[in-house]
Amino acid sequence: MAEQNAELRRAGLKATLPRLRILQILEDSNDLHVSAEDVYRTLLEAGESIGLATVYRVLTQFEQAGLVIRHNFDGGSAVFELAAGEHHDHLVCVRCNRVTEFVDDVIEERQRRIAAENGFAMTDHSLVIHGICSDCQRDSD
Amino acid sequence: MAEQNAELRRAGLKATLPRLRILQILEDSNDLHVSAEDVYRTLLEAGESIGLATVYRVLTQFEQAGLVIRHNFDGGSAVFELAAGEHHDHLVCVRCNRVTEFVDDVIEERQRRIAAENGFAMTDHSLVIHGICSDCQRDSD
DNA sequence: AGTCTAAACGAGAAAAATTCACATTCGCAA
DNA sequence: TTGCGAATGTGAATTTTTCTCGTTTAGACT
Repeated sequence: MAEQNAELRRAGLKATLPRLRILQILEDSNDLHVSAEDVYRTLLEAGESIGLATVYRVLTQFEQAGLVIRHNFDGGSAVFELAAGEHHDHLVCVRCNRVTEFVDDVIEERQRRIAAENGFAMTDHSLVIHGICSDCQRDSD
Repeated sequence: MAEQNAELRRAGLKATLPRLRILQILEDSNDLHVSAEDVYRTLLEAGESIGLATVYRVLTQFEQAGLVIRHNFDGGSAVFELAAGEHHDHLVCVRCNRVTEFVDDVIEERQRRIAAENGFAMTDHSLVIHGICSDCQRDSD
């Protein structure tokens, strides 16, 4: 509520109704990864009449403000998650698309070193491990 | 030429003209990462009249046959590269989109371990480090 | 509280990337 | 060389995302 209002202001964004609603949805979807369509559908179901274009606009603004992270896991639609908490990477199940998060300091360190060795000023990185999750392995017996 | 013919046959694909041409283009673009549009444009410039849909179809078949790898670096269009040679990961410049490849055995090993710890049967992984390459850093002075 | 203005919004059109449907053509084995 | 099923080309359709532009709104200043 009031905190979200402040959170937006801190990010340099006017606290408009669409932005507050979308931020709320992202918080409610904590550690799920939602697409613009998902957010839009949730808004519709809640009876809000917020345009899809606004959802895209707001998600992009949130990304630029560092509030959310955008992923392109499979080349389909982009998915978003709150940037809260520390950086992490992802395991994605190729069967059910379930996403699991992990952190590995050794990999983080190697990445920094590799970027440096290649003269890159690293701004970001994304590591996605694709595989079949334990549930789906069991199902396919 | 004849080798490509055999290469397709080995992959279980009929050696049709479009497939031969596209395979050739991929070989010519060695260690560049080309999009379907790039391939299509190259074909047009060479005077071949091959449909864009065919390019997409063929690239997808090549991917399924393990001949090429598809990447979704930035959420824009997908890019493809020949699967020849060993696995590697990528550094992508966020300014000029130049792609540099690297291999790091420590990271590879950690990934295998992480997948195992999470009960995932790893099928694949992709690590992309985004940053500003040395050329672009120099340019922005 | 009332007013103003730039910023933000909604709707629908447009763009970009990719896939689909189907009539035609081609590779290749007999 | 002929025939059949697989592959292709065209153009339309889908999907995802962005753009345009007339209207509305948040927040600063009365």
